[in-house]
Amino acid sequence: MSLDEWQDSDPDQFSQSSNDTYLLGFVIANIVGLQYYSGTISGREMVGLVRQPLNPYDCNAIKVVNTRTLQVGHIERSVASVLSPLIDAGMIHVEGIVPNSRGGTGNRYRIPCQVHIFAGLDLFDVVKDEISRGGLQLICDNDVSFGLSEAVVVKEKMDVKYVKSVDEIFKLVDKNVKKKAKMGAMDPPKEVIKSELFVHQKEGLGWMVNRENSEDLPPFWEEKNGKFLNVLTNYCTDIRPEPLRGGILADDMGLGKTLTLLSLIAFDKCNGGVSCSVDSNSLDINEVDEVGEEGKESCASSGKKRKSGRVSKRGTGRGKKRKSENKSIDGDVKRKSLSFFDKSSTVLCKKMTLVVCPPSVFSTWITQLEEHTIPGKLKTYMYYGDRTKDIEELKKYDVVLTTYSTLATEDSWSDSPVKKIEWWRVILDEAHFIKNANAQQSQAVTNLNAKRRWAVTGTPIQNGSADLFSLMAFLRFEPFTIKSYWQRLVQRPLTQGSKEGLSRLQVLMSTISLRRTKDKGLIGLPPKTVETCYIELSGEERELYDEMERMAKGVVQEYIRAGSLIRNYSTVLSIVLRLRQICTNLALCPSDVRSLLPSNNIEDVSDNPDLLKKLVAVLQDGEDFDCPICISPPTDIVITCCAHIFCRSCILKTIQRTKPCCPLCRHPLSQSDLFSSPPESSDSDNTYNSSSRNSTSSKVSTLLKLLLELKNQNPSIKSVVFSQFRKMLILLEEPLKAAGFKFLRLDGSMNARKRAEVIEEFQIQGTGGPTVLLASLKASGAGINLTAASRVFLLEPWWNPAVEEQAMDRIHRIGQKEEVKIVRLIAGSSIEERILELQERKKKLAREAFRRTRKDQKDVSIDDLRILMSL
DNA sequence: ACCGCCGGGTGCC
DNA sequence: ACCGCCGGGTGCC
Repeated sequence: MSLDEWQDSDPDQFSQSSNDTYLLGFVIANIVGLQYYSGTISGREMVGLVRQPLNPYDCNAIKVVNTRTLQVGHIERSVASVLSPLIDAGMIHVEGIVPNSRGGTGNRYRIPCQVHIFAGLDLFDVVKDEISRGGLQLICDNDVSFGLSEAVVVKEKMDVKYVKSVDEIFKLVDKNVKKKAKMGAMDPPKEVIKSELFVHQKEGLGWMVNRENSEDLPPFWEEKNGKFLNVLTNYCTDIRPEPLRGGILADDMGLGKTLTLLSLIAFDKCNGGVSCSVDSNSLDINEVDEVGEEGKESCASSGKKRKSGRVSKRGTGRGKKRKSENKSIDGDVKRKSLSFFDKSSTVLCKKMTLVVCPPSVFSTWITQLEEHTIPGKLKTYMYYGDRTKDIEELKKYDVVLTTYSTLATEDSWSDSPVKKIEWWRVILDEAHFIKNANAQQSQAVTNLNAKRRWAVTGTPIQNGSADLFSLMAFLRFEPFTIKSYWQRLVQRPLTQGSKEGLSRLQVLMSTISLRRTKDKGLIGLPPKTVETCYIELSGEERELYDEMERMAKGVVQEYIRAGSLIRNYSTVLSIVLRLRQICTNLALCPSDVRSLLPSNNIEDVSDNPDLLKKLVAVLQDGEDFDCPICISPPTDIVITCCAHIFCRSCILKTIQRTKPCCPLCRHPLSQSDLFSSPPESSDSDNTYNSSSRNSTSSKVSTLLKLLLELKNQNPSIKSVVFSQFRKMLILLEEPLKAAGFKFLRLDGSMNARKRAEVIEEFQIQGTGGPTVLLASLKASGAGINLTAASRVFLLEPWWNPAVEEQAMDRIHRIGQKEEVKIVRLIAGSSIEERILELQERKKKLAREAFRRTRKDQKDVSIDDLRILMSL
């Protein structure tokens, strides 16, 4: 199958989470070199252990950092040399705890530290060996079997007892929303934003403005007698932690997040204060800079920041005094900002916002800008990695739009302007694109230099809490920017089902995120109905389908029996794909449908001219040639490297034996020694060509019937037809044209410009306007607005129900005036019906988001396939 | 003395 | 670092 089909069919199919790991024990190691670093440890405290493979003195170096991500020292060389190879091999991960800070034997230069070692159960023994071979003493439970059984118990607990739902995580949040947001509803500045906001958008705006300007301590910090304590790590400091200026905007899709964000940005354009009208262009850039500097124990980057002296009073020596000033920062800042009001004359630096989004959302930003802002007020630049753009030129703009992949590519450039600019604000749109799995993109956005950081996503914990780490890192939410802190304090408690994990996540999300759901009638959308229309396959379709399904079942069953399902996943998925294609339209399948069946791994003989010649010779010679195994005319001919010919299924069975060899000449055989006959040469087999030429199908005719009924009813009503197969959309054009429809097509092959054009044209009302939009879901990603339509036809059920939801949301969203009717076309008694079943299960799983460990995913996959194949 | 011993310089990775 | 380690200075009793 093509890559496109592949991605269309299920985006999340291959995401893998890491194996579960358990505490093996710990070793004692000194943290050395304390005298060289500013990071401190004040009591019993967790520390972060960070590998430094590029350390010039020792490639095994492990850096030790405290809760504030400040370096404390290093793990002593002798221990690091044993642990680092294991860490780098992915066999273990380590976490540090300093048990008693400097009581007892401690001194100014080194502190003993417990290094807790975690590994998969299967690696316990080998890791233990390596550690003792390295001369380290591992402290752990002596009884291995006890350790194991305990681990199992923990796992069961997680599976059964403490599974919590996404909604539960946000329960607390909801309460806070009512309290906080209601009280802080704000209007955007009229001189920039011309649209009226919905109430919930005003509240969202108020919340965001408040978060950007709040001086509150970040979650989990407490002030005690002028000192600041992190209650999770027990880190204590005199220096006030910086407030977290930003957070996660997690409103449901379709609540108008982009407009809310534009409103937030709009404030930067009018006056310095958010709600005040004093005319000073950008006063609080200084205010925040100073806090930022002083809030940090180190300010390594300050030297690099804006070379030009005009920018601020930075670098004038103030930084040196910071420690003594900490207590009064609050008051200090206020006084300072007042003084800046007075000298409102100096334009220091423009407040620039960088918006990072997937390419599909680009057009949303552009259209929303056009729709809601007064022309010319927010100057916007689309940045695709233009090396020739220098900083000064970019600074002419208020908003720079770019994509995740642009950033990831540029992360290696030292002179990338986006990296050099000190952004006033960075917004990650569709922030769930940032996952642990995509280290490069996560790293790139995390490295961005910005005062205010926002992650925007409708599905904040879609992939379980594991991916939240990437967001925490991006938000620079200390100490969670260090993975082991996150692991230890949130992720592991959560997966192991402790209440602490859940409550921490709740506290976290309630403070830094805002989520409203659409179902609460926030925006008074007209109702949406979903109905399912079952379609009976034609005789020919049914015949082929049943045959394919029978064969597919056999294959999958065999894989399951042999325990090789996961290994052959791609083969299985391509089979499943073919079945789905038959349900929609035979023409989607290659003419030689069945050659795809039993094994993808058999190479096409076309690439092997010698064997091809022999095969052709045999086929031409013997009219009555039989497969030597089943002694019948062969089906699905396969030729071996020793040039003997069999049925595909016969020879596959044969080579599954212990010592596979050719039944005729005893030549040893493996699957790579088999070659299938090329589609053209096996034309005896091509009974489906007739149907392939026919571009219509049972489903297509049903769709046409429904569209025509609709047209008779109301000729101006617009429909969107979604399919995951681009070819299907193209195949629909002919019959639609014949039936007199004016239609448009939107698919993944179009660039952003073209897509925007199509969407715009679709809006055209009146008799000449198009009434049908053929859309591939991939091209209709989040953000695209198709509210001109009020009917939706889903040609196939989507593997993942969230994707279907998203499709419907393109139509059922703000701006929709009509009742929305959605029709799903489902081929009866087919894999499609079972996909619906699967969707129900997935929805249930999504509600229990944190249940998804690797093991579960695997099981679900096998279960999925059992359901799909009704096995 | 191709040693032992002394005492100063020095100190993460 | 009230340590260990290194390397230079030194050398009977």
